Amino acid sequence: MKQKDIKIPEATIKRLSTYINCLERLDDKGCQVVSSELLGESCQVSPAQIRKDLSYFGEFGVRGVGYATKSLTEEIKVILGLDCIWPTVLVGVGHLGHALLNFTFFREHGYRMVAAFDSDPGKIGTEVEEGLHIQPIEKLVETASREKAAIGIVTVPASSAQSTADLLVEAGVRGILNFAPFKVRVPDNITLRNVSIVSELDNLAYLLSNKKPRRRLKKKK
Amino acid sequence: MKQKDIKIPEATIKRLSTYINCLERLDDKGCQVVSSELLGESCQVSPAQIRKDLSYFGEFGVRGVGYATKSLTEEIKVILGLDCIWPTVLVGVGHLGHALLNFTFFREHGYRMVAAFDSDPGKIGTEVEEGLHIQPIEKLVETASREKAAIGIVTVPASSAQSTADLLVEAGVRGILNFAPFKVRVPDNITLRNVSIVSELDNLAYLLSNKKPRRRLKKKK
DNA sequence: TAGATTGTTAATCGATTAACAATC
DNA sequence: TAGATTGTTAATCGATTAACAATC
Repeated sequence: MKQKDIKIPEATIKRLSTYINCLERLDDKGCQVVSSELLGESCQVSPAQIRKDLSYFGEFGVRGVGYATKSLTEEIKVILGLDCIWPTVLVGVGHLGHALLNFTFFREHGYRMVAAFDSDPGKIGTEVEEGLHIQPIEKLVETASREKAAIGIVTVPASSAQSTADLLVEAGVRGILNFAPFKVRVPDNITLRNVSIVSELDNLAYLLSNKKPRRRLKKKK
Repeated sequence: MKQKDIKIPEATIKRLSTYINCLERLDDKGCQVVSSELLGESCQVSPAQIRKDLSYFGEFGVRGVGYATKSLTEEIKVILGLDCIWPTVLVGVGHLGHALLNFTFFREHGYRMVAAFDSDPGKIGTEVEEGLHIQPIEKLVETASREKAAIGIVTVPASSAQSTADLLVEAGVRGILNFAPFKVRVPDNITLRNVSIVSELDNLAYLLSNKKPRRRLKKKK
C-alpha cells in the first residue's frame, strides 16, 4: 500500500485499462478468482508486471490465493475514474467520428456523449444516435458548457484541429482526445492525448521492412 | 553512423512518424532547412531527442547548419519503409473500417488498399472507394493471397477479431493492425500491433480524475 | 502445516537528457 | 575565423524484471 505523490508510469495506466477488459472476459468464463499468472497469460503481460502495476494503488489480492475477479475489476475502474460518468462531446462527424459515436464500449465504460458537432450544413440535425442530433460548430461553446462536457473528442481534419481544440477549451472541457493528424496545443490546465493512427501503421511498416526472414531482433516471451 | 543490431526504442519509431508530418508542414511553409531546435519546437520534442533518434540510423544533418527539410523527410520515409508500397487489406467495414478506407493519409503514405471484406451480406459488392468493392469474408484468404497483401487491418467486433486474424495469417499477410478491443494472438513470424481506442479514453479519464479538482483519494485498508 | 501467491525490494534494463567535441 | 548546430558520449532518470519474505 503506497499512495504518496509517486509518479505512476503512463504504461501502467494503459495496462490497467486492458486488465479490465481481460478480467471481464475471465469473469464471463466463470473465473471468480484470478492469479497474476492467469491474468498475465490472458492479457499478455508478465505476472510481476501486473502485481507491480497494482501495487502503486494498494493491495487488492490475497496471498496464496489471488484476486477476486469482480472486485478487482471494480477497484481498477475506481483507479481509472471509470466509476463516474464523463460527459463528452465530439467534434467532426465524419466516418471516424461516426465510428466513435457508435462505439459500444463508449457507453459501457462510463462516458456519456452529450453532443456532437460538425461544420457541414448538410449534416446538421441528423440523428446519429438515439436522441443525439448533430449541431453546428457555432453552437459548440454554448452547448458544451451548458452540458458541462468534461471531455472533447476531436475527429476533424488536421487543418481545423487547432481551432476546434481552442473552442473546446473555451467551452470549459478539461480533457481533449485528438484524433486529427496534427498535434494541437492547449493551455497547461487542459489534459491532452493525441492519437495517431498513421503512426501505428508506420510503426507496422517499419517493423515489416526491418524484419529479415531469418533475423530475430525483438522476441517477446 | 551506427546500425548494428542495436535495438531501436519503439518510442523512437513513433516519433519518426510524427517528424515526417512536421517536416512536411515546415516544408509547405517554405522552410528548406530546419534545425533540431526548430523541428523540436514544431513537433513538441526536445532537440536532443530528435538528434538522438536520427543518430540511430545515420547522419542526416550538417553541423552548424541543420537538416535539409525535403531530404530528411525522404530519409525518414526510407527508414520507416514508406518508400515502397504496402498492399493492404481491411476486414470489417463498419464505421471505423470506413473511416480508415477513406483516410487520405493512407494513400499518401505508401499504403495501397487492395481489398476490403465484411461478413454482412447486405454490404457485399458496395463500392467503398474508387474501384474497391466489399467482398465476403469467405473470399479473404483467396483474394488477399492473390493480391499479395502484406498488411491486414482488423476493424471487426471483439468477438470475431481472433478468427479474422487467423484468416489473415492464412492468407499470408506479414503484419496485422488490430483495432478490435481484443488482444489477438498470432504466430511469432507475424508482426502485430494492437490499437486500443478505449485505452486512450481511459487514460484521459485517469488523468482527469487525478487532477486538482478531485484531489482527495483517501486509501482505506 | 505445506503449498501457493501476493506485495515489495533490489537488480537490471532501457530511454531521455545534458553536455560538449567535432565541424560546417 | 566566429557562430551555429550536429552527432555522440556520459549522466540521469524511469520502467521492468527477478527474487523472496510475508502471509493466506
